[in-house]
Amino acid sequence: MGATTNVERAVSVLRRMIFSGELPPGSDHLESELAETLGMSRTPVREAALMLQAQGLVEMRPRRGIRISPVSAADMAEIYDILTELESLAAARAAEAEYSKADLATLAAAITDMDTALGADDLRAWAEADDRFHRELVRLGRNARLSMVVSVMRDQVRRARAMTLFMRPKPTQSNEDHRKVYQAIAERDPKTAHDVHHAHREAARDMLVALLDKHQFYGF
Amino acid sequence: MGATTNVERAVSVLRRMIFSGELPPGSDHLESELAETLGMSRTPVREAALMLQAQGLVEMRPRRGIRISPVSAADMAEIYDILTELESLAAARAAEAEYSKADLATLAAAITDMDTALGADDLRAWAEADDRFHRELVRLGRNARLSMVVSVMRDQVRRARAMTLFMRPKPTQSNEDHRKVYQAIAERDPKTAHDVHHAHREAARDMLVALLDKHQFYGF
DNA sequence: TTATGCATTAATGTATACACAAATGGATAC
DNA sequence: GTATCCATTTGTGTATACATTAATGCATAA
Repeated sequence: MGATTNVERAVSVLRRMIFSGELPPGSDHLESELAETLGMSRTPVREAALMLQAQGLVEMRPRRGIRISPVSAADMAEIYDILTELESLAAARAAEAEYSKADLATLAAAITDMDTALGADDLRAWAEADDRFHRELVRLGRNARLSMVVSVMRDQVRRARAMTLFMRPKPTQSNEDHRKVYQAIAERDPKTAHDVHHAHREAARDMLVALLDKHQFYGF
Repeated sequence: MGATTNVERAVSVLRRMIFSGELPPGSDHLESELAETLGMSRTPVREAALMLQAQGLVEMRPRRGIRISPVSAADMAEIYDILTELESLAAARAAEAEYSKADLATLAAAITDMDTALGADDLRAWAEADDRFHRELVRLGRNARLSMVVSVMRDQVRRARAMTLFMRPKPTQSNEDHRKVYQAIAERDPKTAHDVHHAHREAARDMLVALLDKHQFYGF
């Protein structure tokens, strides 16, 4: 397989370990420890950590090691606020872009898959399709920087969702919203696309923040 | 001056060189060249470059050196779209936060300074105060991540503005908008704060993009 | 017991060395 | 003249070594 460097490998392995919880939020790790774990020297580990730091996944603090960023309810509120604005903008832009039905196939598929998953009570599959929907929505907005910012924020959300997914009410309203957004984009109605998605995200934020607050998930 | 590391120095010197144009957009620079220029080894230069890359100021391409990111009109459109949404959100949040007149002193001062600068025909002073206004506005919105994203985007705008500042119409409408935003925040009217600022930024975007397009400033 | 200072420990920041791979240029074949 | 191949050059990716400096713990004094 391809010419993948140690830095790339470090980034992807560390990401996996962070998302899986193997490196728990709030925990500290020396560069040399991680280097040994990953089977490489400190140099690529440092560079990887620098990248992950830029994405808010870790914090490098001199002499105290690399800390896996905690995710508090307050953090989630910040993040959802940003996601709400940027995704809604993407939805509006997508509606302006005059996409054909074919262009929107991926988006439609994601919605169908969410329905199916919901019917089968498969929350993991639902979450995966939900991710897919939002990723595609942003892509259709055609703003590379926006996509990047959103993807960084979504990474953080994913960490919190790992825990809350099974505690929250079934996301049935959610799918109705997705459908409306899809329709607005297909009908080239930017304002509706924007407003529906905006409300959708605000509701999601309130639900998640309440959940995190209630269960005091500080740091995890 | 204290315990500043070489990496920090590299970041700040490179930033200065990028903003001043000493390292022109689109130019390539080997790690070893920059290391020599900065009087340090490649290691801290690499780490600095990695950070600047995360902020979109440079791109590291194996064997082709560190490229100073070009700034095209299309890039500016993307960036302004993001700024428009996020700053408007910050304005709304600031209006919700119930700040006292004292809390808003910095914001008010920035507006006054812009007026003064405009009267004296000092566009550099105007740009500085304008920056200050927007930075303070975002700070009042109390969203650390949003502040960070906005500041990264504003860095890019600053690069483009260096060239366009003296070509564009005098920003008189601009100040009127700022005053309205200030008032809306003081009067705790989130919707007005949001909408006025939103319109303000959209107008700025259209003006800037048109200018860049007209003068074909691709890469600078 | 609590606080202060000092010696020790240990993690980081940085320099350096080197292997590998990609780009370059020149020579050869067509 | 153009294309192909090979040797050379050169930049990067990574390992390693080491000095610096912050944290730690212990001893001593109040």
